[in-house]
Amino acid sequence: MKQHDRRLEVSNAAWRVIVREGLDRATMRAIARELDCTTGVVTHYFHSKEELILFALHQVTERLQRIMGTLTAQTEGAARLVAMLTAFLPVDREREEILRVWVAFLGYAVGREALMGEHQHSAGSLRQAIIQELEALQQTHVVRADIVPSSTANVLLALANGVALDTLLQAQSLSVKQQREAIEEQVQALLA
Amino acid sequence: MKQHDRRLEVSNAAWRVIVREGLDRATMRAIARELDCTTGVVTHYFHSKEELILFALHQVTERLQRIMGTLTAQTEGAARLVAMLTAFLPVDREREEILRVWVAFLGYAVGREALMGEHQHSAGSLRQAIIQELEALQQTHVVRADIVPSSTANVLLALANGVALDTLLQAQSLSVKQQREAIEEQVQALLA
DNA sequence: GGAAAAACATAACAACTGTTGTGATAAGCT
DNA sequence: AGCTTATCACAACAGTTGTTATGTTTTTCC
Repeated sequence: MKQHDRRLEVSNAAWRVIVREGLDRATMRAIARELDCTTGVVTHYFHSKEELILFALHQVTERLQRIMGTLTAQTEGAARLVAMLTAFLPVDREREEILRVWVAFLGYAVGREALMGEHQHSAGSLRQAIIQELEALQQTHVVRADIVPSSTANVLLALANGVALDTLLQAQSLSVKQQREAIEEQVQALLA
Repeated sequence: MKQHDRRLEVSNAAWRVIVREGLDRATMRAIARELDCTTGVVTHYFHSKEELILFALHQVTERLQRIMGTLTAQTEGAARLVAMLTAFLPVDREREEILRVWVAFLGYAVGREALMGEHQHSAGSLRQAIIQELEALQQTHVVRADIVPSSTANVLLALANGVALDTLLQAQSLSVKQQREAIEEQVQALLA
C-alpha cells in the first residue's frame, strides 16, 4: 500500500510540473526537484519514464471517474446526467488541473498510436457511462424515447469537451455559470 | 516571394513530421531529413526553433481561414454558418492534418503562457467571424432574434471543436455524415 | 539488535538536442 | 564575365535527456 502511495506522490509531482511548465519540461530531474528529492526516487518507483508517463495519464481517468462518482452520488434524474457532464468542466482547481494535464497528454499522443489508444479507451468508458445513464433515463421516461443514446452521448460529450477547451482558448474564459448553462440547455432539449 | 515559399516548405515538412511522429520528435534534424536536406536549410530560414514553431503554428490559422473562405464563398443563409463551422471538422485529409497539428500545439502550449496566448488570439478571431455571421443572419431574420450571438458562438464553436476532437478520441471515429448532422442539428435550433 | 530489504543519493554514461561557425556551391545582378 | 549574395552542407559546440550502476541510509522483520 505504501508503495502505491509513493508512486502517486511522484505522479502528482509530475502533474504539477506539467501544469506549470509543460509536458516536455517534465523531466526526471524536474519531477524529482518538485518532490524535493533526487532522481533516484523516481527511477526506483518507475522502471522507465514511459511507465511514469503512462501512470500519470491513467490518473486523469482515475480522477475523472472519482469526481463523477461523488457528483452523481446524491443526484437523480436529469440532474444526474448534468452532474456527469459537469465532471469534465474546469469549474474548480482540481478539474482545471485535470483538463490541462489531459490536453498536454492528448497533444503528446499525436503521432503515437499506442498513447492515443489509451485516450480512446478512457474516453470510451466515460462515453459508456453516459450512454447507460441516457438509457436509464429513457426507461424512467425522463428523457424522450425518440433520441438515440449513443449518438446523443457523442453530442453531449463533444459539447462538454468543447466547453472545457474554450476555457483554455478564450482570454476571458467562460464563467462557471456560463459553462453549466451550455450543458443544461442541451440536456433540457432531451427531456420528455 | 521565393523566400517565403521556402519557409513554407520547411514548415510543411515540420507538419508532416509532427503528424507522423509527434511534436517532440519534430527536431531540426528530423525536419531536415523530411525535406531531404540538412539542418543548414532549416537554420537558414528560421533563426531559431522557436521561430519555426511559431510559424508552423500560425499556419494552422492561415489554413483554417483559407478553408473557411472557400467554403463560404458560394453559400448563403444558414448553410453559410454551417459551412464556417465545417471548416473545423476533419472531413478530409488536409483538415485532419490541421486538427492533429493543432492538438499537438495546444498540448505543447500547456504551461507556456505566450504560446497559449497565440491560440487564444487565433480562436478569438475565428470566434469573431462566427459572431458577425450570427448577427448578419439575425438582421435577415434567418436566425431567431432572441438568441445572444456571443454566447451562441461559444456553444457552436465548443460543439465543433468537441466533435472534431471526438474523431481522435473514438476508436471508430465519427463518420463525416455524423459530424455534419451534429452541427446542423444545433444550427437548426437557432433558426426563426 | 542484527540481518534483509526497501528507499534514496550520487555520479557517470551515451545519445540526442538546438545552435553556431566555416566553407562550398549556386543564383542574381551590373 | 566577375562580384555579390543567397542557399545549402558539414562539423563541432555545450547543454540536456533517460538510463544505469554503485553506494548510503533507513525501515522492516524475526
